[in-house]
Amino acid sequence: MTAPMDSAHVFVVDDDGAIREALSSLFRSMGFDVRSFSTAMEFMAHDLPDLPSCLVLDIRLPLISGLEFQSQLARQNIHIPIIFMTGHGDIPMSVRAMKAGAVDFLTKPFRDQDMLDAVASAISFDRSRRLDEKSLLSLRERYSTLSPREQEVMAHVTSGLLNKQIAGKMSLSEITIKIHRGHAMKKMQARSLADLVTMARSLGLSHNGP
Amino acid sequence: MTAPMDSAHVFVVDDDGAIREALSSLFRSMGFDVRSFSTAMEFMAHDLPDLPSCLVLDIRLPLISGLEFQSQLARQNIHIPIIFMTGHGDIPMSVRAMKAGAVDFLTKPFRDQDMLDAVASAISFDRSRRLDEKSLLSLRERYSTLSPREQEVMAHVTSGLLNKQIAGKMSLSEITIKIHRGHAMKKMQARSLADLVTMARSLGLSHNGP
DNA sequence: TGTCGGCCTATACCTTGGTATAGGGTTCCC
DNA sequence: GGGAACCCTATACCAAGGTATAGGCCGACA
Repeated sequence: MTAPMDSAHVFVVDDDGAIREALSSLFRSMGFDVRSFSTAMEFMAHDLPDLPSCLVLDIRLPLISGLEFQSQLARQNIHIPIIFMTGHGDIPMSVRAMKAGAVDFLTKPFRDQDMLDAVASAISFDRSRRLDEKSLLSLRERYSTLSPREQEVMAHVTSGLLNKQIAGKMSLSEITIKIHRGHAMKKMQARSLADLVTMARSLGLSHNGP
Repeated sequence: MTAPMDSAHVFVVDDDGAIREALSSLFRSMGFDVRSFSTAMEFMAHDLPDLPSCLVLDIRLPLISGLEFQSQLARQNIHIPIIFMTGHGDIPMSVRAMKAGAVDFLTKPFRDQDMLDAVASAISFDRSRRLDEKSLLSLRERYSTLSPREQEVMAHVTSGLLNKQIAGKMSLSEITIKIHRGHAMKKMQARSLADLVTMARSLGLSHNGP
C-alpha cells in the first residue's frame, strides 16, 4: 500500500562495453540504480544492497557461462532474479535457464520495452520475496528464543492437542504445559491461538499425519 | 505413502504418424497408458481421465499452434502439464512456453531418456496437484454447507477473536456465537481450532491486516 | 561459591469455550 | 396450515485455558 518506488537496483553483467552503456542509460532513465560489470567475478565482489534488485546477465561471459553462474548463485542461496540476454544461444540453454528460475531470456537484439518489462517484473518479484523472507526471518528469530520444551509444546498445541493430551504425551503435569504454552505465546508475540497456528505453519511445524 | 504407480496417462499430439508411433511405444513400455492424436481438436474431443496425466505436444500443429493451444487450455482451466517438442522452434517460443508453465521444451531429435524424465516429472507434478485440488474441493464443499452467519463467525474465530469480541462486532449475544461456532466446527469436520484455522487459510479466509 | 536460567510442580482463582435444553422469531415451500 | 431451515436468546453446567504466587531441582558459568 504505502510502498513507494523505493530505489531498486539493476545489475548488468556483459563483457560488451557498448551494451553495458546502453542498458545502464536505459535503466537509469527509468529511475533504477544501476551497476554494471564486465565479468561475474566483478559482480560477486560487489556487495548486494538490501533492496529489491535484479540481474541482467549475458549468457556468454568470460571464464564462466551465465548458466553456470546462475547455479552458482543458487548454491550460495543468493536469490536475485535473473534476466538472461543472448546473441547466439539455443533452445536447450533457454529452457535450462527458465527451469532454474530465470525471469526471462531475451535474444539480442531485443526491444527496449521487452527488457524494461522483464526488469519491472523481476523487481516486483524480488520485492515481495524480500518481504516474505523478512517476516519469515523475524519469525525464526523469535522461535529460536523458545526453550526446547516450549518449542515442543508449541508444536503440539498448534497441531490441535489439548493441554491435557500434551501433558500425557510428554509425561508432564498439565500446569507445566500451560506455563510453556504461555511462554511460547509471549515469545512468539502471538495474540491468539490462531496466530500461533499460522506461525507454526510458516515455520514448517506441521505434523499433520495420521 | 500407499500410492503405487496408479495408471498414469500420457497424451501425445503430433501430426507426424511416425513420431506418434514411436512415442506411444516408448511410453507404453514404461507402463503408461497412452492416447495419441494428430490434432489438438481430436485431443479436446477426448474425455480427460481423473488420473495423473500429461500432454506431449508438438509446437507446430495443424490449424492452431502449440502455444495457442496451451493458453487455450489455461483459459479453460485445464491444468494438464505440457511437454513441448519442436523441430524448428526458436528461443522466444520456448521462453513463452516455459513462462506459461510448460514442464519442458525438447528439440527434435531428443534422447528417449530426456523425454521420459520430462514425463516422469510432469506426472509426479500432476499427481500432487490433483491431491491438493481434491482436498481443496472437499474443503470448499463443506464450507458451502455453512449458513452465512456460520461463515461469518468462522472467519472471525480463525482470525483470532474471542467469542465475546465477535459478539460485539456482530451485535449478537455471546451464546449465539458459541452456537454458530460449534456448528462451523461440526460441518467443517474440524477436530480442533488449529484445524479450523488451517482450513480457513486454505480457503483464503485470512483477514490479517493491521 | 553463588546465581541465573531452564525446568517441573502445586494451589488458587478467574476467564473462556462448549454443549444440552428450551424457548422465541422469520422465511420459504409443499 | 405445517414443516424445515435459519436465526437469535437464555439458563445451567462442565471442561479447558490462562495467570499469579510460590517452591524445588538442576547445570552452566563467573
